[in-house]
Amino acid sequence: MGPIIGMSPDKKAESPGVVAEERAGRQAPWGGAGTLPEAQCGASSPLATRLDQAAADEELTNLNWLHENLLQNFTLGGPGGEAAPGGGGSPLFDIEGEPALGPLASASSSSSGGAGQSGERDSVKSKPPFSFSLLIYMAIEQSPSKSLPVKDIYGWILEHFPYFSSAPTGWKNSVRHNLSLNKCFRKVEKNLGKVNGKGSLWCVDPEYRPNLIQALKKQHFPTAHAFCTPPASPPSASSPPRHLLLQGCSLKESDIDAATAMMLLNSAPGHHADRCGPDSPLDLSRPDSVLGGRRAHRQPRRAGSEGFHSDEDSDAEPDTYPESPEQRRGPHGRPSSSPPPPSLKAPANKRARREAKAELDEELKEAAGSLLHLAGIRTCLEATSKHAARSKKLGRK
DNA sequence: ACTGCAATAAACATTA
DNA sequence: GTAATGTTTATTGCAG
Repeated sequence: MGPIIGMSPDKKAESPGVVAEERAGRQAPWGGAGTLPEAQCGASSPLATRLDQAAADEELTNLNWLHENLLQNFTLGGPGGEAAPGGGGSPLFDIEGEPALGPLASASSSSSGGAGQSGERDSVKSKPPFSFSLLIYMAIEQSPSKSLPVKDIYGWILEHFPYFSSAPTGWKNSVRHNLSLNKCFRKVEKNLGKVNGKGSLWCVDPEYRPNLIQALKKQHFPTAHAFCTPPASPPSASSPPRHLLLQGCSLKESDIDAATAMMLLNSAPGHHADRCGPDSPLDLSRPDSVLGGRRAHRQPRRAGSEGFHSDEDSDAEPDTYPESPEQRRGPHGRPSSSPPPPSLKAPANKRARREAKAELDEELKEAAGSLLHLAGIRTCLEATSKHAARSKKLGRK
């Protein structure tokens, strides 16, 4: 993964509110006040109280937000379910189950004191810690039908990352660019998913979903890992907020894995059936439901540009697709090196089906295990947040 | 220094 | 004709 937040300095200048703040070391206060770690844990966590405001300002970094975002999602019990059609409804809920507009929205609309109001304002202007690919991925994944038109993707991003509302319109271009260029996203035939309007629906290519998940993990895990191993060196801008250590309930890799596990669950065949069922506009298992030609005749993209690469990735490059473009994007064009999601590959025989099922079971087991683990965390968070609320009440009296 | 990746800009084509 | 959408190319900066 390359730079995630990285924008060229000169380009950054075009992005309102980002440059000066980030350059000056004023870390993007993801979630700022009112966000999970601070608002819900900060008041109660001894660790958090140990953090002075300056440190908090400095350490309220992307991961902070990520942590919140993911946990909120999982608290919900799975993305998509509650989301209004078109990604309109926020799938993000705070840990208490209260609906929240999203990390930034909650930050900007929070009334729970915490950091200064200016900090909250800044948070709105801070660039999301996710690449466009991941933003798109999240938007799509959190849509009920697991497919969104570009417009709705814009909407989702705008809703959850108000930064973009004030950002130059170039980000939309970037979104489209990503959709178009990133192998992870597939265009769905319009008449299947969209009755009218311009443009197509976009969905996540199941083949690359693991890659995206992995990317999502990779993108924040390195810092998340630091939760467990506090840096020996003085806290830097990239060092994790220590207040994320939630009363002995620190975020560990397994926790982040739990986060991705949730997504994995959503990508499980059950979900596939759900999402591509009768009420779903798209059926990814049908090659003809996806417009796949576009990337095939596209020349080898710049080495892996825009794509998430796992080992299987290279195998999936166009070069390895001798078939027609349509077939290339179809589920059957999957590289043999990495077994496809069972739901997407028509089993050649019973054995293949069995193997696929076993693999799926394994995956589900892992996901379930991670979720169980997550449940413990959630309990911890709830306890923490309730304690915080109590403290707050008492403090007011 | 090199390479890969992501972000961004821009031009162009297509479509509603 | 216009705006939205989709595709493609080029450039830049950062990180490994």
